[in-house]
Amino acid sequence: MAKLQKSIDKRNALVQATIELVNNNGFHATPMSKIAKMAKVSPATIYLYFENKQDLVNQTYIDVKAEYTNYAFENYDESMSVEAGFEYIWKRIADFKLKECEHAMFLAQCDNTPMIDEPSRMEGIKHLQPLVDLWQRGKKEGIIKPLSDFILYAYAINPLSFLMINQKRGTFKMDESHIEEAYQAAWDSIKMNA
Amino acid sequence: MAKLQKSIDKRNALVQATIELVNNNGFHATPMSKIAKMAKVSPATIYLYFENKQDLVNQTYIDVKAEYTNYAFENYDESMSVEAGFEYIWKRIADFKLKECEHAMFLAQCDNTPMIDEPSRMEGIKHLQPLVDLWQRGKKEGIIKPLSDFILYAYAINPLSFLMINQKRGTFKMDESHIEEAYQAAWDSIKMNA
DNA sequence: AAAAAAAGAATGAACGTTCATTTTTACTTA
DNA sequence: TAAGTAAAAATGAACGTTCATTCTTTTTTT
Repeated sequence: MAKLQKSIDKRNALVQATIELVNNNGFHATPMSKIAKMAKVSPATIYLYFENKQDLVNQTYIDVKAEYTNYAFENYDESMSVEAGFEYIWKRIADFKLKECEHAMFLAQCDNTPMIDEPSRMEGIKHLQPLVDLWQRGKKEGIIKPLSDFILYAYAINPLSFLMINQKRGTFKMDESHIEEAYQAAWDSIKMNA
Repeated sequence: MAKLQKSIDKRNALVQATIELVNNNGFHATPMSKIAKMAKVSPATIYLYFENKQDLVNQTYIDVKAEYTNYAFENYDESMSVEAGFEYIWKRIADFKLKECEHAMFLAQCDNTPMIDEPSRMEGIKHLQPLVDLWQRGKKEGIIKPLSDFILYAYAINPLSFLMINQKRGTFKMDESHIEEAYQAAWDSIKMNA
């Protein structure tokens, strides 16, 4: 067990170093040697945990995506009303993007780049199902517009990435009232008009 | 003039090759040699037009961003009503993202990445002023919510990038009615409620 | 014929990955 | 428990390759 524990620590350190370096320098400017140095590990050691650089970045992506969705749906209760459920999930996601903004930033970068391979992307998307189910119910009840899940995600969730990036970049400062405003915009964009 | 013409052609070919290769392989996997080959030029020739790789990608970004905003505001008339003006600009942007999706894809990739340096990013953002002015007017007239321009952009415009990327990736097919739905979601998110 | 533009080949640095070796761990036996 | 040992984990140095960039020469333009 001591051995296994140690291994997990190293793997985590490598994943964390990958996130930080890719965030700050981009994938193109983060060599394995730097990742190793930041994780306080020999370059050769990386290859005990990951097949190659592509595998390292794929696994990092999947890890962070899982962390993201776990956070989003923690304590979410499917018996909530559609509106309450949406507000709950939305605010959890907003919370994640602000508190774990390093990780959220990494995801945003991956999502617009051919950095991640298709299978890993598919793997990452799987855990959003509860949100899709909620929307499904909302459409049936006439509370949410009958739109494709992609459009709903584009308007209800994705704008948070843009805001988070600009906050991280320092071009925009997000405070409590901004979050409330953003939530209102998100809900207005997908809710059925009376 | 013949000389200058020839030069511009080569520069354009280099910019276009950069866009295609970065789109398909990512910045980290597009060597200068490939860019040169695709532009049918010697690698050394690139350095007659650009200082280095960073400069090439910066200038490509600025070029495409200018093309984007020129397209968005072509024939836009500031005397339109706020709602009509917004619809006009929004649909021009949607048009651009669908018709020039290679170029839009490139911008989306740049926008979430430390690939572009800060000065070039600032340069690229400048030409959005007419839209900001329109929003300003809309807020004054009580037609558009009194939100930060970042939030307005996040909800009114940015979702198109997400939809475009997924369309390009083949996970989502955008047709005429989807565009109309997306427009409605965009407008609902930023318009004042009666 | 001089100047400008372009080319291909060359260069040194940096990269991802592997190799040979050492260190640590886990287990056996006394 | 202590010594011995085999396996696993980790390492730093090395490898071959690829990259961005430059150098020298050739071609094109004026």
